[in-house]
Amino acid sequence: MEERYDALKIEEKWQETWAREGTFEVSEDPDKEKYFMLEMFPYPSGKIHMGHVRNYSIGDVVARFKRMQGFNVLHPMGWDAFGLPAENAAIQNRSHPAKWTYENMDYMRTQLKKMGFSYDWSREIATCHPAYYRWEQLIFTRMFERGLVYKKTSSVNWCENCQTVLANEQVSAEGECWRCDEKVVDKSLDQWFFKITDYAEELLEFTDKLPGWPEKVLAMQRNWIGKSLGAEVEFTLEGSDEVIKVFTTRPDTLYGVTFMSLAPEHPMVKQLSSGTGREGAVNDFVERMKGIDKIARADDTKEKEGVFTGGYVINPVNGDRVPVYMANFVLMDYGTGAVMAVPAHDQRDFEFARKYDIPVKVVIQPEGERLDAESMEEAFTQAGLMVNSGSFDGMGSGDAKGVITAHLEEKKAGKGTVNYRLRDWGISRQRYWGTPVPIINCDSCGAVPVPEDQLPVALPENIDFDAKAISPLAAIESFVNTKCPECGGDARRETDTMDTFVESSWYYARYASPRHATAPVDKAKTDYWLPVDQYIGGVEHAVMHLLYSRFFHKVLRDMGMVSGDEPFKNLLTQGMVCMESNRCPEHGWLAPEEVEEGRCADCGSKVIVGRTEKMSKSKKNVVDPDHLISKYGADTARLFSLFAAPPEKDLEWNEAGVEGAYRFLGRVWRMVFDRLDQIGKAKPYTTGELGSDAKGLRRKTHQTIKKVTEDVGTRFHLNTAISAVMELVNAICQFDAKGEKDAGVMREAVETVVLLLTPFVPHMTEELWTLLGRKGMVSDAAWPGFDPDACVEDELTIAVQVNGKMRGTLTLPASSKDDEIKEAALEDSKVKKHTEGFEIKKVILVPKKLVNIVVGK
RNA sequence: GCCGGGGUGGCGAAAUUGGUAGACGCAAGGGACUUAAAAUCCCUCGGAGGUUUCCUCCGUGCCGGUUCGAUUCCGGCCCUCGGCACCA
Repeated sequence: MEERYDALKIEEKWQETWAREGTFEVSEDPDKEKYFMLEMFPYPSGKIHMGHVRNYSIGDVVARFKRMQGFNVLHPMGWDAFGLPAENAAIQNRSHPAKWTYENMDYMRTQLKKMGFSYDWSREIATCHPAYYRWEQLIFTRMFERGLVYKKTSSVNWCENCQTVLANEQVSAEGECWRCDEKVVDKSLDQWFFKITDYAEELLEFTDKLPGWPEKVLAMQRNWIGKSLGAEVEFTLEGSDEVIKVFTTRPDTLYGVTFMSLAPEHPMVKQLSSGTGREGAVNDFVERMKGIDKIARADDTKEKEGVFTGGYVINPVNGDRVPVYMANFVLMDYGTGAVMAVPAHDQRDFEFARKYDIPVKVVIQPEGERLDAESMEEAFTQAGLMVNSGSFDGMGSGDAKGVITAHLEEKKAGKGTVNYRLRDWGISRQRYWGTPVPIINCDSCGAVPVPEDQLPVALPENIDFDAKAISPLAAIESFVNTKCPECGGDARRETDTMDTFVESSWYYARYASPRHATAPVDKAKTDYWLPVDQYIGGVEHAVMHLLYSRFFHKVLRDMGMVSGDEPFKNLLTQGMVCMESNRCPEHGWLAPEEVEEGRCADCGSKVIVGRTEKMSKSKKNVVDPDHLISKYGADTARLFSLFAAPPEKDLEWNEAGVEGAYRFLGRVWRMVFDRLDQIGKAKPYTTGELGSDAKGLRRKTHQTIKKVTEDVGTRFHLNTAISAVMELVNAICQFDAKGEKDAGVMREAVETVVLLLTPFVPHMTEELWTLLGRKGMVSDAAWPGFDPDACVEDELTIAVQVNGKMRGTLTLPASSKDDEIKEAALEDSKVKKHTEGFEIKKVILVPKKLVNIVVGK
């Protein structure tokens, strides 16, 4: 009896069975070790893409593997459902963002179910649901009470014509509004910020305590936090008590300061120039800098330029009169917006000084060399010996950093400080489709958080995107007008919504108790399930999402809602799914099906083949998972995306490779079918009664269990785990069972293949498991163990080298003693050819592996 | 400029602690089966050379070092991908 492998029929059947039986639904079980497997939840953009297929296939292998190993596995799924695309689609279709979002979620849920992922769908969450965001609003108000939320004036993109705030994505490269092409301008607005900088030090410190994270991601986060040690130094204004503070990492160069540079936005600029006759030039410069938009100013390796303000400050260590300039390269939002300039020892200051004829003063001399301020051509930025620095002369510049800082502290003219690049997190969005900021603005009480019993602040459903208002919510009077919770007087609701990164910063914790109705999380349940044991997602989230989540976890910890310091114990960042792109000179980018034999299917022009890069709709180098599933089935899609490359590397899409995966599944299917008769006759055996072939197959079976267990469980080498199973399948196909004992060995081998493949291709293995006459589901079966004795080879293959060069191999009984192996190697005819006429100086033996004979004259 | 990856056959890759480089798969070529095709099965497959059941030399980006032995460790360089950056 031969039956064809009908993937679609099998997959539908088992997906229904798993859903009916609630196979992957879990609850807390104190007797079982828990394992929380989480993949980054998707944005409901419309359809799943190959990146999702890959990400979720990797996660599903781990989840199913751990489940079979007996862990209580929490493997949830949900939707990062707020965001701008829904709003854009609604504007375009004259529809509602909720409609678009919920329809997309429905479609994508169906797609994910067709992939057979082992999710506990009873825990599904959607962040746009009031039952989710009400708790986010509660967390916001608690953060507000703790001083972790504040309001600050900050600029946004503003369209004068539409009278609305635009997201960066809604501003064209030319700086125009996406809807009306009006030139976009900066507008200052009061916006909400989370004080992530309060946690900068802890976030940095813990990058050294996350051994389960890739070094790459930790480095990016350290970089982002950007800690630098230095000193804050106060320079007093000449003829005034006022001071300008600067931040420097080089207090050792303080005696070499010959000017100061301020950011054009610095608040002291006006005061410095007034009455100096420089007001006009200063004003021109400030106005000109305002005109250059932020992107252009930061972008180019632009010429350093500046202008003298006319004012002077006094150097606190030596009383020098220091002229103050404005410079285009000084940033208002890093340090203090003011820089002490030491041209002799900073390249940028050096160029500036030469350009504007400002003196250069050497205060650090390299050892064995003499710098001359007049003739030097670039700044000397390394360590050396202090000169021209008063009592510090002769000291090493490294030591001087601390000593001068202490000296400043004594004189009350400065102190040692730490500076971070990390900025507070601006969360205000002047958009509709997001979590409303739960604040009521009252003229007499100020900003008042919405009391817990009035949450959620629900998004109003009637919305008019054409209304001219600072944000869509601001146009809805019934939403805006309310009473102050404190004084009961008339008040106005905050109309900003939160950045969607806020929702994704705590969703992992909500999965532990997704329907909890009295708090964001049920502490007992989060204590059981958290932290996430394995988190998987794209490396594009290395900084923002993963840093914000770490911040939130620490905040929730400090509020007593969760235990532990970090949310994600192990992190895997999977690579992108890439494909070649094709471009027709006439028709632009072509999808794979629009190309026929290197030519455009439409016009016959020769296509230009682009380099392989991330699949993207704009370049049409995409494969639709729906087509793949309907052509080959989900198991093939899963297998290929797991086999073609290791998880953390980019995967190059290759249709022939998909065919190969499909062929392998067909081969496994036939392997089982063709052997059902023989397997039915299998009898138990003892190892002693097996022939060498049977013993060999049994050995291969156990070696494969060992390899796959290690590859999946400890190394995430899913591609080599699959290739190990392929080897076992090849071995089974070559094995000729003679009699019932051999059939017993074969049965064990075949069942092992089915068990080991279950995390990868679960539908097919369920079907085969049933065919093999096993009761119950293979998804519920125990992961096979291996017998270490069965893995041991009877014969050793010893590599033989002469002077480190391979000269052949020896096959010897496993029981051979080291001396016997050495002797056999020396006797070997190929070896003799290379040792004759030489003196044998040394024989090196690596037990069970290799003999190296060292010879010389 | 700083930080972090990576560089191995025609291609995707493997080599877990310094010990037989190229497992597994794709592509390609040859063969079997078939009226034929598809499917399937079998064989070959890093390069060069030779006295061709086998042997020799070369080969993991480049140059050097350590070692009996280096894809693996060390030093220097090249290329490439990613992140950060007028960061004071």
